[in-house]
Amino acid sequence: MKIRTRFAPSPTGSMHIGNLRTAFYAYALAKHDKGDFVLRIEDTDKKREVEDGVEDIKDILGIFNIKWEELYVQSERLDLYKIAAEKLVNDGYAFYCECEAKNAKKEGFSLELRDPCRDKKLTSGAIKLRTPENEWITFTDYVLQKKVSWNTSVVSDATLLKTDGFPTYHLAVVVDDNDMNISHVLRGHDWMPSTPIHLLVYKYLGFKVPEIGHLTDIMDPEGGKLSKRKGSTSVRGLLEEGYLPEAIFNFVILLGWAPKDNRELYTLEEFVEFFDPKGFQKGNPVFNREKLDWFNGEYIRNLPEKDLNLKFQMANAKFGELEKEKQIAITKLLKERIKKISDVNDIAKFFWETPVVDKELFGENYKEHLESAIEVFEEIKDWNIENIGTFSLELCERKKFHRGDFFMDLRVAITGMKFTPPINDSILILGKEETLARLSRVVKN
RNA sequence: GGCCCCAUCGUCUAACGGUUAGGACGUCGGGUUUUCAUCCCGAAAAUUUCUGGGUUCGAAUCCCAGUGGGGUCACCA
Repeated sequence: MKIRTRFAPSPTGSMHIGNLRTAFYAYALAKHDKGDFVLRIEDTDKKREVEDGVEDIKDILGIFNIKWEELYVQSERLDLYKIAAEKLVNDGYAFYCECEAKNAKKEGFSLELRDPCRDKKLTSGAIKLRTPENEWITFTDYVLQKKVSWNTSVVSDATLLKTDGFPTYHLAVVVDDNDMNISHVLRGHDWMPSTPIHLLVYKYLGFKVPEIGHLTDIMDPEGGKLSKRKGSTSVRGLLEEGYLPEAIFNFVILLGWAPKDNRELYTLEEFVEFFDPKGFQKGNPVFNREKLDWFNGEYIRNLPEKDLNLKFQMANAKFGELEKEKQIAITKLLKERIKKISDVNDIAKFFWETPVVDKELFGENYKEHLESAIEVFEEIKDWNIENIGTFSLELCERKKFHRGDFFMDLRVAITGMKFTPPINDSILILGKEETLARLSRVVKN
């Protein structure tokens, strides 16, 4: 049978890194077997829905090259859920309830599993599941590869259809996954506790239960589930910070999944090719920024200069205003020494901004170094890298300057920083005039 | 608190019941280099696989308990 998976996000805010990972896994699981991957928008909570939420989801999937065969929107399928819910009532597996909706509990936890309207035989209101007493319900988790069981006595009379006519997740997933012929359900671990509800609904509706697997949660280094509070975990945020989609993808698929040979580098296509559900981890992984940085560096260095140049242009307007040749030259210098695209803002700033030079950074003989440099540079007729190099070296030789000290003073005077791209290449790009101007400015102050 | 899941270097992880428990990131040291970075080489790092029992000739691998971590208990998903 053909594998069909789905990614079922809610348009309730910016997409989280964990959600994206679920999409990658579901996509790879299907595509590895030439199956279908479908996108389903779960917009059944109108209160929490955000504007452009759906567009944002599609946009992000597009950035990561994830394509779907079919698209469904739950709010357009309300009849289906209503029919299913009413069927459950008619068959005695669900009941109407007119109680006031419970708010999300602020503190503590509710102990009432059974709803007071259970046996009132009402004919309108919300529809809730008539959970049976003391039955064992079991399924084999596709990710965990083990049986998990519950006694229905600890399962609540969950709401299936809300009074506004919208289904809750519990009803909608079951109806949709069945209707859309989903063969494998991959979802967050937080869904595990409500799985018995779904299992009951499957059973009462007479549907075949698909493979269901619960993925690990990505943890925060500080402890607890990764949250927006602690650092940037939204996909947008990471993208804006200067992480490449390829790096984010590669990093995130390896949090919670690993191949037998521990290979580290994967493109989307390669991940699909080598994907094996046996590689799913059971323990929660920790989000490790250093490793993401490493992946990003790898992908930045592998990027064609033309593409990297474009990324810099998008990241920094000032950079984009530079002459084309200068942009390319700077790109080459930056390529090997940045971790994030946004690093261009700091490390290359001196190219379009005269730096504020802190004299503390200079060595003892900096005045002599810089004054000599001005003299020598003025003599250079053809401002090219060979001349800059030989004239400088010759100067150090002649005046017995310590090379490292001389170049460091030059570096600080030109850039205002101690860690910079190669200084000769930098002043070549800056030009003779600007270089001289910066040097004399420092010497005069 | 009830229920459910999980447990190998700091982190991500590999290891037919039989390995000196392997790799990657990070860290440290060295080489290249006019800084930083890249690149190359090397090392430390798991008090031997959370603890305690058991099964077995033999356990990181199987079983049980404890401890620890995580999730969840809404007309939210």
